[in-house]
This record gives sequence, C-alpha cells and structure tokens, in this order.
Amino acid sequence: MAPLARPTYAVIAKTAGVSEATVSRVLNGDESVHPDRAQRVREAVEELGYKKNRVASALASGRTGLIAVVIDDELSVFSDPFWGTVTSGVSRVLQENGLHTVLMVAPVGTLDGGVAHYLKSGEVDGAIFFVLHSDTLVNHLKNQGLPLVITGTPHSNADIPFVDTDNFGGAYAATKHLMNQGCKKVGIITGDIGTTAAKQRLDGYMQAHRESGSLPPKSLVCEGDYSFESGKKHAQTLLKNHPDIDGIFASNDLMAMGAITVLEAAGRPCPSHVRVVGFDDALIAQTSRPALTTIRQDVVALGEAAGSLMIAQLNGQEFEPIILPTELVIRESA
Amino acid sequence: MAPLARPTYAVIAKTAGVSEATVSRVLNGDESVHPDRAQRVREAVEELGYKKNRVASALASGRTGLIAVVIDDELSVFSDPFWGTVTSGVSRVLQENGLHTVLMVAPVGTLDGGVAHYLKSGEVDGAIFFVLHSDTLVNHLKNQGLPLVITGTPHSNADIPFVDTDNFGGAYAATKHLMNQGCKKVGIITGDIGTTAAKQRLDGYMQAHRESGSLPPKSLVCEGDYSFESGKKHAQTLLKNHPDIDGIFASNDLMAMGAITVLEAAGRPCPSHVRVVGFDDALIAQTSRPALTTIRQDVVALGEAAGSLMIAQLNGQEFEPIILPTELVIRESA
DNA sequence: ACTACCCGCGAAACCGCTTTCACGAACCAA
DNA sequence: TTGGTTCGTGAAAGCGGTTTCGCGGGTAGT
Repeated sequence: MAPLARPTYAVIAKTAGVSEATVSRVLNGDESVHPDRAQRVREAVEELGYKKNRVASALASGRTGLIAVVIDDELSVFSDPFWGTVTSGVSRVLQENGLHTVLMVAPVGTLDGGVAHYLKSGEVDGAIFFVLHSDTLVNHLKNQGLPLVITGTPHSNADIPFVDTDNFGGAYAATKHLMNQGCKKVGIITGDIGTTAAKQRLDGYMQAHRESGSLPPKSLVCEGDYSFESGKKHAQTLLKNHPDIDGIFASNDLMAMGAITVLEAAGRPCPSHVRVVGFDDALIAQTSRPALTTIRQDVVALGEAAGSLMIAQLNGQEFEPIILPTELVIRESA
Repeated sequence: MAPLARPTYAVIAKTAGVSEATVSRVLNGDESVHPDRAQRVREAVEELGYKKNRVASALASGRTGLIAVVIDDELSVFSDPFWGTVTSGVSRVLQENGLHTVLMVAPVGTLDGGVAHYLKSGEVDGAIFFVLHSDTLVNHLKNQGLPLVITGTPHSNADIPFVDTDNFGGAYAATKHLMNQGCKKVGIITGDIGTTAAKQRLDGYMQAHRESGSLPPKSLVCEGDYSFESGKKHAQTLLKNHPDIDGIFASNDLMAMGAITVLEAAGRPCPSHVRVVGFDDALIAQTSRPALTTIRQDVVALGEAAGSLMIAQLNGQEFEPIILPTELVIRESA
C-alpha cells in the first residue's frame, strides 16, 4: 500500500554498520547502546527519512498504539455537541503521546457484542468509555487486564480509573444560587437517572436544601432525560403542582431551555417570575434569551483528563480519579 | 496483551487436518478450496472460537482495516455538533464493513505535518476529510494512491470523490421562500467564504435574485464566519445600511439566531418585521424562539454517504460524487 | 497409452519489527 | 594469573497471518 518503498531496519542497519537489533534498541530508547553507534543509527534514520512501520511493530510487540473511544450509541451523539468535544480532547492528548484514537459508536449493553469482542481481542491497548448505564462490560474487560478509563463516574465502586465533572458541587452551587436570589420554592428536573451524573446532580440539589433546613417535597423533583422535550414536559408538571414555584434547577441547559419556553407560554416568564439555572454551559446557554445562568464544566479538559489518565496507566504510573471543578456562570435567567 | 491465549492458524489447521495456507484461503473467501475441507475449517474456527488477529493480517497483507477521519482542528468541533454527527454516521457504515475509524483532530494545512506523515505511511487504508480550505494535501495524497473521500465539495475539480449537501439548492429554496413570503429586500449573511459550502449557498441566494429579475446590491451581502457573534455583527450592519430590510438568509442556524437577537433588540423583531431563514436545522433551530425556519440537511446521511463512498473505492467499484437533497422546514421565523 | 493441462493443496518464504539468548571483551576481586 | 561479573552486541527465533511456488493426481486430447 505504501507508494514508495520505505526503508526497513535492514537498510538502516547496513548504512549505520550495526545490527537490526541495535537499530531497534536505539529507536526504542534502550540506554545500553554505545552513544557513538546510537548516533550513527540516528543519522542513518535521518538521512533515509525512516519512519517505523507501526503495524510490524505492533505485531512484534503486542502493542498496537491504538486506544478505543467507545460511545454508546444510545447517547445523543447526534444532537449534543458534548461528546464530540470530549472526544476531541481525548484525541489531542493521545496524539501527543504517539497514540491513535479509534472511534466506536455502538451499543455497549452486552458482553458479546462486536465492541466487546474487538476490545477483548487485543487490537487496542486500552479503551475509554463514555457514561455507562451499567458497569458489566467494563468490569469484565478490567478483569481481562485491559487498561480502561471511564468518563463519568462508574456505578460500582470497583476501582476503575475515571474522570468526571464535579456534578455534586455544581448542582449544589446552582441550587444555592437560586436560594440566594430569594427563591423559596426550587424544583429540579433531573437528567436520565440511570446515569451517575444525574444522580449526583440530584444529590447536590438535595444537599443545598438539607443545609437550608427544609427538604423539598417529592413533587418538586421531576425525573427528566436531558432532552428539550423532557424539560418542557416537567416544567409543565412543576407549574401545575406548584403554581407558586419560583426556581428551577435543570440538570442540563437543554432542559432549562425547554422549561423557560414553557414558563413563558404559561405567563410566568423567566427570570421575573421563575428563575432557572442550567448545567453544562453549552452554546445554547449563551445564545438563548434570556441568556442562561448555568454551571460551566470544562468539556475539553474532561477529554484531556481522560486521555492523560490512560497514558498514565499505560506507563504504569500512579493515578487516581480526576474530578474537575465547575463554575457558576451568572447570566440573565437567574 | 491478549489475556487468554487465542488460537492461531496453527491450531485451526491441526484440528481441521489441513494446512495453514488452506485455513487462510477459507477465511479469505478463496473459492478454490474443496467444500468439504472448507467446511472442516469453518467448524474448527467455530469450535475454537477463533478470531483473526488483525495486526498480523495487516502486516502480511498490507491492509490495516483502518480508515482515518481527519478533522481540521480549526473547525469548530468544540461548539458545533455537526462534525460529531457526521463522524458517527461514517463510523457506523465503516464498522458494518469490518473497518475501523481512526479519528484525527489536527491542523491539516501543511504537507508534512503529523497527519500527512501518518496518512502517507500506509497505516490506514483510506482517509475521509471534512471541509477543507485548501486541496493541496488531499491532491498530494491522491497522487500517492491513497483512497480518499471529502465531505464537502473540494475547491479544485480534480476528480476526488466527495459527498455534499445540496448547498446551492438549499440556499435557493431559502431565498425563494423569503421572496414568496413577500420580502422585498433580502440580505444574506454568508458562512466562512473560504469554504465551498459558503460559496455555494451564496450562489443559491444570487440565483434566486437573478430569476426574480433584480440582483441585490453588494451591501446586502455580508461575509460572516458561521459564528453566533458574526450573525449579530452583520445583522447590525444590514440594519444600518438597509433600515427597510425585511428578509435575511443566514448561512447557518447559529448566525440566524444571532441576527434574530439583534433584530429584536433593534425593535425590528422577527418575523413580524424581518423574516429570517437559517441553514442546517440544528437543534437550536427547534428550541429557539421564534422557532427557526431553516434548510434541513441530513447530517447522519452525509456521514453514511462518505463511508459508503470509501467502501466502494476500496472494493474498486464505480462511484461518483453524492449530493444529498435539502428540505425547507417552515417554522415561525419566516 | 502417452503427453499436456488444470486444479487443489501444502511447504515455505515473507511482511518488518521485537526480544531472547549467548558470546566475547572488558572489568573486578582474590 | 584465574574465576566470576557485567556490558554491549549480533544472530536468530519469533509475532500470526498471506502468498508464491511447485508437486501430485485427475482430466482431457490424440
């Protein structure tokens, strides 16, 4: 497939006057080669414009230089820029470390789907998963010894390396902010409660209430699914059950937007009647009217952290979960 | 790296009582093997749960089974879900054909950046590019014999396979719609004019005017860059130069939103005073108020088309550029 | 019956790099 | 001087498939 015949170790070895083994040692950073010979090899490499054949290298060493990024295709990859952004962060870090990103968009439910087989077959050196509804596959792979990183908090407490945003803290800050603005009755529209992120955000909301001395009634907690429609639907429910509601924390910006639309239509516009805080600081938070007060998470950094954690694992370094801080961004909606 | 020793040809060959060469033939669909022996091989494969080692296969055959998806990191991967969506479409199709997607987010400008080297080094069987500001690299790679597909129309007319949305037709329809709604003075905010898509959309806008008998003055054409801010800025300019403007075609939804924001602030709200049409039918088109009338393009289909075109090339089949139709989606803004 | 082909199949070379193994030289202690 | 180390190095054996090459047997032609 290579258009022009590329030089191999054989050629390098000959022009440098050493054996192929030595070439390999030099190119892989083995210190035990005499500096002079190492230098000769490097010159030959330079002169011949040699580039290592990764495939041959992979076959011989068992390391492919490939890291899989697995996205469950039930995720809204299609409408939410979130995962694309995370992925680009991952990709950047991996690339800087000489690794490549293999993208897999597929159902992750089962232990023997194509994804599982592929990952088990040793064709990648590691895998990065994005939010999971279940840890089954991941635990299985972990037991097989495959280096893993999860973006989002895993369900079980099996010590799988993960990176996540401080969902709890963010939600706490959002709720607190609403209370500080004078809101007496703050409802929440949660995300898909099958995800740990949604649970943590709910916990943050609860914690803020707990500290203020009064737990919210169940009817102030609506279980959404991160979609615009679900934001609309649950805002309606909240309005019906609590006509005097004056604050809503939506677990993402999209649902916040949905809620605001409904509030406006119901004659209880945001922020004059009901204040709303979102989560993510997605693009729409800035472009909507009223501009959305929200919890910013650094999505690129999340991807980069995932990449770094993977690198650390591959290098056998110490590592522990990374939790990224959030930031309250105050705009018009609260 | 494989946790449990996986069977190799040697094992299959022995249990099936044939040579490794025959195993290879069977597994690669060589017809010339006697059906009985082929059957024995298949049974052995089944029984032992054999899965081919792609790396070894790649080394021997020169085909890696990897397709690169190259995204110029100047693109707004970070804020626009567009490319993530296209990529997932690509990935799906490739996966169905036993290929894997290697994601590369990197500057594509030069001929000898990391990307270029990687692609030239035969480590992928083909590459899919997303919109380009220049065809240089692509032409170079094409001459090297690397199968390519471009998502978006290339600048030069070198016959590089590409897939694209019918930008011209969409823009034409958008402009025509505004005129049909009674707009007498329709401006355009173009996208980054360095992209062919932006040019084609401008052409569509011009064509609609041409047919109506009157070419628009230059001052009705504003050169934007697809960003929200640029939408705001150019809407302001348009308002200043043409206080009586009553229609705006924005080359994407984000700029349309920016324009609407400005119009509202200027006391010339959309759609009562100025009608606005966007392009893309992004998520924000549905969630904004007023909901955006826009030109829908099928982004997943675009990715799938790119994937299919790549497959066709690899199979040596006939193929030609694919242009996907657009659809006018009428909502509130026009 | 004899030569000419074709066909299915296995032996073995090969893809390009990694890694083990063992050898000779240099170094150290006794 | 001698035995034991250590160190740099090359030969060679893989890694697990693919592919060429040629052999033996069967078919066909005369």
